[in-house]
Amino acid sequence: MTNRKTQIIELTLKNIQEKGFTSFSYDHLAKELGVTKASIHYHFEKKGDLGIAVCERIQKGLEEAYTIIRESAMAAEEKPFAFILQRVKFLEQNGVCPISALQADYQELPQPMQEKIQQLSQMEIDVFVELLKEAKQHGALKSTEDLESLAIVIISSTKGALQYKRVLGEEFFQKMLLQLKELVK
Amino acid sequence: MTNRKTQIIELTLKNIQEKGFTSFSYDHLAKELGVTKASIHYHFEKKGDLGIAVCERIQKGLEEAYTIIRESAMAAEEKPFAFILQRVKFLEQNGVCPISALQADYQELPQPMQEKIQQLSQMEIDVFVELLKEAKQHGALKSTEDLESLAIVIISSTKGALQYKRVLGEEFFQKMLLQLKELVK
DNA sequence: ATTGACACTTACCTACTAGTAAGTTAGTGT
DNA sequence: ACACTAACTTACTAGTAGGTAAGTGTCAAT
Repeated sequence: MTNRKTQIIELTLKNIQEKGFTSFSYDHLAKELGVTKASIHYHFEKKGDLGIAVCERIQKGLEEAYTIIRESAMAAEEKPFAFILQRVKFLEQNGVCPISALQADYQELPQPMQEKIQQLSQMEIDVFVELLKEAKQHGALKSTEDLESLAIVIISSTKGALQYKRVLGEEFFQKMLLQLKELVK
Repeated sequence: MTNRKTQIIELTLKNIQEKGFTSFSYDHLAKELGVTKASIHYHFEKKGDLGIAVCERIQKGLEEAYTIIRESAMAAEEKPFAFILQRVKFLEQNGVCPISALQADYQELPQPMQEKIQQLSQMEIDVFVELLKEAKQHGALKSTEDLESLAIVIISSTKGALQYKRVLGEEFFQKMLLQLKELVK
C-alpha cells in the first residue's frame, strides 16, 4: 500500500476528471478509500489544500511528460504531437482533462488554487512552445512564424475536442487530430 | 415583466455559464429572482426539466445565429469566422460556453439531458459545416477537402480557447483566432 | 356568487456538503 | 513504563441540495 497522502491525491485527480473539483466530495473520496471523511481532513485540512496538492501533482506529470518526449529518440518534428498523445493517454476513460476541469470551476475556487491553475495553464503552453521550437529548428513548421500562437491553437483544439469526445465519441478526437496535423504541416 | 418561465430559463443559462449545471442551485436562482425555490419547482418540477428547457433555448440561439449569418450580405468566405464571433459575443463576461459547461457535466446528468446535449453538440458542428461549404463554393478553403474535420478543428479550438481565456485573459482568445485564420486560409 | 386555473408561499423532508472537536489505537524513542 | 506522535474514528455542527404537500391570493369565465 502506497502512502495514504499520495493515494488521496491520485484518487482526487481521478474524481476531478470525472466530476470536476466542486462536484467531488470528501465523503465520496473516503468511501472509495475505505476510511472516514475525517481521515482525509487529517491529511488535507481544507478542500483547497487538497486542490493545491492535486495541482502540484498535475504539474509534476506535465514536467515528466515533457522530459520523456524531449529525451526520446524520435524526430523533433514528431515530438509535439507525440507529446499530446502521451498526455491524452493518461486521462481517465471518458474523463475530461483535469486542467480543463479546474479551469471550468476557476471562478468558484479559493485564490491560492486560482493562482496555481493560472501558473499551470501558462506552463502547459510554454512547454509546448519549447517542443515546437525544436521542431522548427529541425526544418518543420516552415509556414508558421509565431510559435506561441501555434501552441495556443493546438492546445486549445485538443482541449476542446476532449470535451466533445465525451459526448460524440472517440472518432471526434481522431478527426480533430488528423485535420490539425494537416493544417499545421 | 417578461414571462416568468422565460426569465428562469435565461437566468439559468447565465448561471450555467458561470458555474456549470450541477453547481447552480434552485435556491440561488430563486433568490436572484426574488421568489421562493418552490416557485421555480412549480415551473420546472425537476432540475432536469429546467435543463432540457435550457438546451432548447441554446438550440434556438444557435439556429438564430446561423440564420442571421447566412442571410447577411457579407462575403461567404467571411461567414464562418463571423459566426464564431457572433456566438462568442453572447457569452457572459468570463463565462464558459454553455454547451461546454453541459458537456463537462455530461456524465452526471439525467439521460434525457444527455440526449439533448449530444444532439446540440452534433448540430453545432453540422451548422458550421454548412457555412464552410458555402465559403468553399465561393472559392475559399482551397487546401481543405474534409470540411467536417475542418469544422471540428475550428469549433474545438474555439471552445478550448474560451476555457483558457477565463484564466489567462482575453488576449489568449484573440491570439488563437488570428493564428487559426492563418492556418485555415 | 362560485368554480377553477394560475402562480405562487410556507413549511417541511431527506440527503449531502465542508469542516471540527475529542477520543482511540498502534508504534516509536527514551 | 512513559511520553509522544501519526493516523486514524466517532460524533457532531451548520449550511445547502433537490424535492414535495398543502395552503393562499388573484383573476377570469360561467
